[in-house]
Amino acid sequence: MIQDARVLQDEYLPREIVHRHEETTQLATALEPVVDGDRPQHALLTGPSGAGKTCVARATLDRLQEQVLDVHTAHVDCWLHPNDFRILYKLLENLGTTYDIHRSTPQDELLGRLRELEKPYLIVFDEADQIDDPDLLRRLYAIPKMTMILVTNHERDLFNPLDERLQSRLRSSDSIEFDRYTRDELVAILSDRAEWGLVEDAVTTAQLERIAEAARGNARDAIGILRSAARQAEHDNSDQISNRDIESAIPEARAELRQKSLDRLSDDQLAVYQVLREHGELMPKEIRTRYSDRVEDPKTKRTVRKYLRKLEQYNLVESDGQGPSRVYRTQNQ
DNA sequence: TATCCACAGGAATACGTGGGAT
DNA sequence: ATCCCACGTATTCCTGTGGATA
Repeated sequence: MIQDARVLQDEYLPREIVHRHEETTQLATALEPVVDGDRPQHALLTGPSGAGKTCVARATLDRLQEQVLDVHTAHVDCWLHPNDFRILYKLLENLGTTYDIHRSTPQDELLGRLRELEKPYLIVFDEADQIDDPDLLRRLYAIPKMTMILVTNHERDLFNPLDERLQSRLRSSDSIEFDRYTRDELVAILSDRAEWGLVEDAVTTAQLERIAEAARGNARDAIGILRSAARQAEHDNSDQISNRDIESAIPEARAELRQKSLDRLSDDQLAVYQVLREHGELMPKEIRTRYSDRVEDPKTKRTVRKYLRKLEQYNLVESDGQGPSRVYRTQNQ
């Protein structure tokens, strides 16, 4: 069934990104000056998740690096590295100059090293809205050799805390908007993956359409569903994916995503989530009391609020209403 | 319409931790 | 071994908000 599992992984980067030609060209044009040793434009990639932003960014940098030898590139996932030190460390790690860096190294020293760069440094900040302190962006912006490619699905969250000048400068940088994939586009993506990753005729076009439908414009979800269905078929020793495989893969792929988020939570955060999961819709006060009953040594109200905010960011819970009438519930899809 | 209450989230502060330096 | 520093996390304090109530 599965011929090349890599093709079905999230990180897999196809040689050609289907239906993102325009966006790719636009980003490439913004970065192009680096080929002639000039300073490229910063870029801002916005759009819903699974719309191909990260893919386009990575592919463009890869291609650029093939053309120009004298350039550094880096990809920072701000979910994993939300604070200043981790980001700076990651950036220097890429340059191979972290041998003498430790936690007590002052940040100015780290920034100083970046300032001394001789070659251009192109950096993709994935999920840039997750950065704790947006001031870091301002400081990085001031470094001559660095070019930032900011990838985010919530432009507003990213810009709110930034000061005016940086806002306008970033806005005037190349801004590329991504839309959700249409159903047909998703089918095209899926059929490529199926062709490279699976045995011949493992899946029908109608089945791919069903997957595309369920994924609602999100390519990552779509590929996840296909992967899950293929695994099931392989487990059954079948060389064809059945409709049942697909129907069960749809919730399975979502559960898999949710589990990934849950794995990152602390015990207390998980307890808050479970309270909501068991009781459906709750007001903040009820959440807190039920949570307090559940754990040995409950955190304060303020901390629980922070947890709820975090759970919302992970798309595990959602909230409705303002002020005193606010309610929270778990998100089921 | 004025008052009240619960909530949200910013800022300052406290605490525990782990690694470097002495 | 001890001190120190920066970091992550939690707590305390506080202000601004909006819906509910009189």
